Amino acid sequence: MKTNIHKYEKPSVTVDLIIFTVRNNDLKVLLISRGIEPFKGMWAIPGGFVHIDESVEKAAQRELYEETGIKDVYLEQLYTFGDVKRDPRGRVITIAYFALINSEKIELKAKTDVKKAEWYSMYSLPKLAFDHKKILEYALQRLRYKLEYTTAGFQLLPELFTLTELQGVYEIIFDKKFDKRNFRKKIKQLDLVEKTSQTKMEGAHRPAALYRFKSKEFVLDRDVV
Amino acid sequence: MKTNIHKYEKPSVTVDLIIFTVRNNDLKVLLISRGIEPFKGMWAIPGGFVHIDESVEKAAQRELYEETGIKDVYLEQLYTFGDVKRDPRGRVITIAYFALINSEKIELKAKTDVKKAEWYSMYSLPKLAFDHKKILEYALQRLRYKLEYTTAGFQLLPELFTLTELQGVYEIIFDKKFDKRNFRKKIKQLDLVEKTSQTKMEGAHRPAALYRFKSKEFVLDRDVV
DNA sequence: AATACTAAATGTTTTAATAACACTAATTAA
DNA sequence: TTAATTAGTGTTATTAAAACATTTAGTATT
Repeated sequence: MKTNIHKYEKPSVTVDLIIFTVRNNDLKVLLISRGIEPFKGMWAIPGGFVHIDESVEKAAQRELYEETGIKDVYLEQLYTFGDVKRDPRGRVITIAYFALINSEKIELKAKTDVKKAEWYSMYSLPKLAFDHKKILEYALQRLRYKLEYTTAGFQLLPELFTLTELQGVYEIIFDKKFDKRNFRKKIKQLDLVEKTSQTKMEGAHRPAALYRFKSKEFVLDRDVV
Repeated sequence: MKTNIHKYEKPSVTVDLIIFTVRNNDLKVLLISRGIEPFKGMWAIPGGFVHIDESVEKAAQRELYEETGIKDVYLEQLYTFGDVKRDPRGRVITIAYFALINSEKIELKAKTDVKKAEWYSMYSLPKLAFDHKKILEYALQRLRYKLEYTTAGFQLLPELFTLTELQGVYEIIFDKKFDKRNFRKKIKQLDLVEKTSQTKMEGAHRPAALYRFKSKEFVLDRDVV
C-alpha cells in the first residue's frame, strides 16, 4: 500500500454542498444555475475544488461561506461519489456535505451571492447537472434519518420558535403529518426546549408561546454518523 | 464551481479497508505490517490508490481482493478522511470502506497473502500508522450502529450456524452480554433464520440446532447508510 | 357587547416493544 | 448411574408509541 505516491495519475477532488432550509412551509435546497457547458442551463449543487493545503472539511466550510456568506454551521459529510464518468470533463471525485441553515440567516446569502443561485423545493426539483439528482436523493434520505435520532432540526429554525413551527419542520421534512399532542409530549419529555415569556401572535387566534432550544450544543450525533 | 478542471494541484486519493471478522470469540480486524517508512514497523489498514479509470467503489473491491482473495462481499463506505497532514509523504485523501467477512472464508486470505498481514483483536490493537487508529474507532462505532438496525451480522457467520453462535457475534461486537431468551425471541420474531435438520455437536452437552439465514439478500440498509 | 372564527394548548387509554427472570432437555465423561 | 455442560423454552412487568376530542385565548364581524 501507498508505496510510491507519485506513481498514479491523480483524480480531481471537489466538495459539493447540499444546503437545506425550511421556508414558506417547504423544504428548500440551494441550487446554482450553470451558465456554461457541460450541463449548461441546468441546475447544480454548489461546490468547488479541495485546495492542496486545506482539509476536505475546511474546503466544505469555505465553499459554504463563499456561496452563502454563512459560517459556523453544522456540516455533515454525506458520502463520497466516485464514479469514473460522473463529470464529462475528467475524473472528478466529490465529497458531498450537507448543511442545515436557519431560515433567519437566509437573507445573508442573497447579499453575498454572485452566481445565479436559487432555493428550490426538494419536492419539485429542476433538471440537475452531473449526478446531482442522485446526490440530492441521498441527502434527503440522510436528513430524514438524521432527524429521527438527533435534534438537528432545530438548526432550521430561528432562535425563538413556536412548537407548531417545530412540528412544521418535521412534517415538511418527513412529508407527513404528526399528532400534535404526541409530538409535544415527545419534545417535552426529551427536555430540549424551554418556554420563554414571549409569545407570537399572527392571525386572528390565540397566540403561541415561543420556545428556545435549551442546550447551546446541538445533539448532532448518536455515536457516529 | 468546477470552472477549470486543471487549475488546482491535485491530491492523491486512496481507499482504505477495514476488514472485520469474528474468530475465536473475538472481533478481529486485518492489519498489515509496514516494512518501510513512514511508520516503519507499525501496523496499518490495507489500502491503495484509486486508479484513474476505476470507480472508488471498484478500487475498494479490487483492494479487498488483492489483500484477501475475497470477492463479492458487502463493502460499505465508511467515511472520507481528508486532513492535510494525515500522510507525511504528501496530500492523500482516503475513502475508508469496511467489509464483514465470513469466518469460513478467512482461510482463502492466508493463501493469497503476500505482505505480512495479521488479524488483530479490535480490543487490543497494536501501534497504528497514519490516522488509522481514528479510522478504526470510527469503524467500530459504525459497525455497532449498523448491527442495531440491520442484519449485517450474518455475514460474519458461516452458512449454517447455531443461535448461540449468532448471539456470540453480537456479544463480541457490542462487548456485552444479551439475554438468551430475549435474543432468540427477537431473532424468531424477525423471521430471518430457518432451522435446518442438522445439528452441531461439540463438547459433552446437548447438540445445537443449525440455522440458515433465510433471505439470500442481506437486509443491509434502512433507507441509507 | 355578543358571536363566529382560528389556531394553541392539554390527558387518558390502548397497543406494542423491551427487559427481567429460572427451569428442563440432550448429550458426553467419569 | 451420576455429574457436568450447553441447548432450549414462556410469563410477567415495565416502558414507549399511537390513537383520539375538548377547552382556551386571541381577532374580526355584526
